[in-house]
Amino acid sequence: MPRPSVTIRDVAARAGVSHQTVSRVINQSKRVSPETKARVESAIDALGFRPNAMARSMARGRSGVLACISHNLTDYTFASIIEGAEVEARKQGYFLLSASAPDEASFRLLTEELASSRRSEGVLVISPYVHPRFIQHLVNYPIVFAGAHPRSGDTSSVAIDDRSVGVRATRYLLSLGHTRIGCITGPIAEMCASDRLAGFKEALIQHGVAYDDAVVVEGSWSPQSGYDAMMSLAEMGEVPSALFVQNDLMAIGVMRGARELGIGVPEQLSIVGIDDIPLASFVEPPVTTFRQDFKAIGRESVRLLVEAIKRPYAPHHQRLVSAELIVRRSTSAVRP
Amino acid sequence: MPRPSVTIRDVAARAGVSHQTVSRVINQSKRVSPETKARVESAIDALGFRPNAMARSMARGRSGVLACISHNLTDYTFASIIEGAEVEARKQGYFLLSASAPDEASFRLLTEELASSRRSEGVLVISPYVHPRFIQHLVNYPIVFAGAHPRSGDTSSVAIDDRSVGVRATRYLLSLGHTRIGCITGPIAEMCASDRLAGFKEALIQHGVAYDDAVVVEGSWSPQSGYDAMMSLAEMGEVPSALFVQNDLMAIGVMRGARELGIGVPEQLSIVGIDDIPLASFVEPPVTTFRQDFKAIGRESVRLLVEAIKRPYAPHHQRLVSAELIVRRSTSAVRP
DNA sequence: TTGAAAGCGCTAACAT
DNA sequence: ATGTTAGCGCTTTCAA
Repeated sequence: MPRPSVTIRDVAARAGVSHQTVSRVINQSKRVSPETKARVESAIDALGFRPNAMARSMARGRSGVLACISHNLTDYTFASIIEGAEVEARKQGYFLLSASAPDEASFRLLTEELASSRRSEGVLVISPYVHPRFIQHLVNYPIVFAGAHPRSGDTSSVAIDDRSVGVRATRYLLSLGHTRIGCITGPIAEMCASDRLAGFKEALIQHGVAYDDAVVVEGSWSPQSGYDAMMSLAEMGEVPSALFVQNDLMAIGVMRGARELGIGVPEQLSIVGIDDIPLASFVEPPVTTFRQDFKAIGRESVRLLVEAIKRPYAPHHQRLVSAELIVRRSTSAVRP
Repeated sequence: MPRPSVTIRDVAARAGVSHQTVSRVINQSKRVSPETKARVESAIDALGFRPNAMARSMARGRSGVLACISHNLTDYTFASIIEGAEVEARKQGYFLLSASAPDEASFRLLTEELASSRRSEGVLVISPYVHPRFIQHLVNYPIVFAGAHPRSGDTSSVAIDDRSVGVRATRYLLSLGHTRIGCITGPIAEMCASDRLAGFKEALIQHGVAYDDAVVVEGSWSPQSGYDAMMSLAEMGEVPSALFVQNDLMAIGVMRGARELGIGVPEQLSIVGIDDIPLASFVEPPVTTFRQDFKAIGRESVRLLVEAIKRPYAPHHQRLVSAELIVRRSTSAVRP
């Protein structure tokens, strides 16, 4: 039964000291004599006392909670970032409150609620849609973006260098001898999708290959959208010899489409993805991809957030985490 | 800048009422005259007042937070349950604090901390390892298990009917004419794995087919473990004509193994999985599986938890959520 | 080294 | 319908 909880006063009474001394003991203050401390501690054990976190937060003025807002939890990339964030948060003495906000309205509501109620001391935003107006109502509230860089505005963020990954993926395909290379992007409204596309263009042009709209299709990160993209390329008779697909889920969808169309991967179509999701090496063929270190992104974001909480006026940081090319069998050199 | 936050007393001063009246207004009390209410509300707007959640929790004696502990967030099944839980929690006026506890030690630490600090009003445990000793230290603390039923003890829980799914999966394979049927299980220490296996045996025996250890291999839910299981069956020369694989990830691993061994799926080996993960229909061949309604599990768990918080002495409930067979191309009838 | 007093911002009893 | 008085359980002055 939720019996009347034991407070520091109960402990104090039992130990024959003031409640203040108990407070000192549980806060590891040096200013307590060893004997008193021992006495208090045994009273704590005897009574099964545990400090009430809310009362503490109240008195201290800080909740010890960080919030994390993402579109959803089921996206592997988001979940991985959150997992990394969670571990780091605990290491820093915080709990992570996570909430999902599928759309802009709920995002605003959530941050608003979280911030103004002082329920959390700062918020980590894991959302590809990063528009300044999303946070303009959060003046002077510690906030860090993870997994994507804000389109503008001065905010801290941690993500991979999307443009550079776009460049590297494309160069890799070029190095295999491909010249007709297409791209399946994420929603172009999202920074990371447009950055990856920018890298794609950049690499092509640097290599003297013309960029062609016809082989660029916008998807929505889902396997189905990859499948659809493949089908639409085929319908338009524009199937290239290689595709830079902006995430592994879509890449797997593309491969399913190719299979149905009788297009051999990698014999007739090379595919490179991004993320290195756990199943990337189990599908047929295993997907060549860029591995993102999501845990590191989460970890680093929390570090920045805690830093921002401690030093509200410190400058913001944009951190880039690198990605690693993992070559598997979905790509091959062009045969003459 | 984190300016000294505005309190209900500031609002009261500005509106020319007592702070208590302000409290009444923000708590939607009826006992406030419309004019006063309007005055207070405009003061609230003018000052940008927002109630401090911690102070509220403190005074009310409840935090408005539910905790959710899982092994990890990156497992799609866990994440889906959490997502469902989160939505329902918010609908019920709670925030969800999620934390991961990869092992027993951290699990105990976490629940202990969460419960005794009264930081959360109850906890949702999403963990396959459900052993009574995990929670014996949580006397009279609201707790609900999601995704697995406790091995024993009187606790509330929500999960699919694992035994029954085991029976149905096996019967489906039997109905296709298979008689040599194997099973790749999850870690047998986990209730759901052993329940699914029990259902498997039951169906075989009911159908007059002998249960044979030789074609039962223990995995660990990962695709790699499915792959390994397939390989070990092959090594022992015990490849059956059908396999009941206890989750889709392992099923995909098994299919990769089969491919490398030159075993055709479903021509030579039919495979049925569980979960219906998003990629299940995109791999080759698409996986026949049992779809679990994870969102519903999460939703229902939170309902039970909130109920348990409201009525501490109410009896516990074990809820079963049903699963739906999705037939795809990884299974086929035996050819004579 | 210890204790007494004064809140943290709010809600809940009691008054009026 | 409104105000007054007490706390919630703890930390933080400030004395002693």
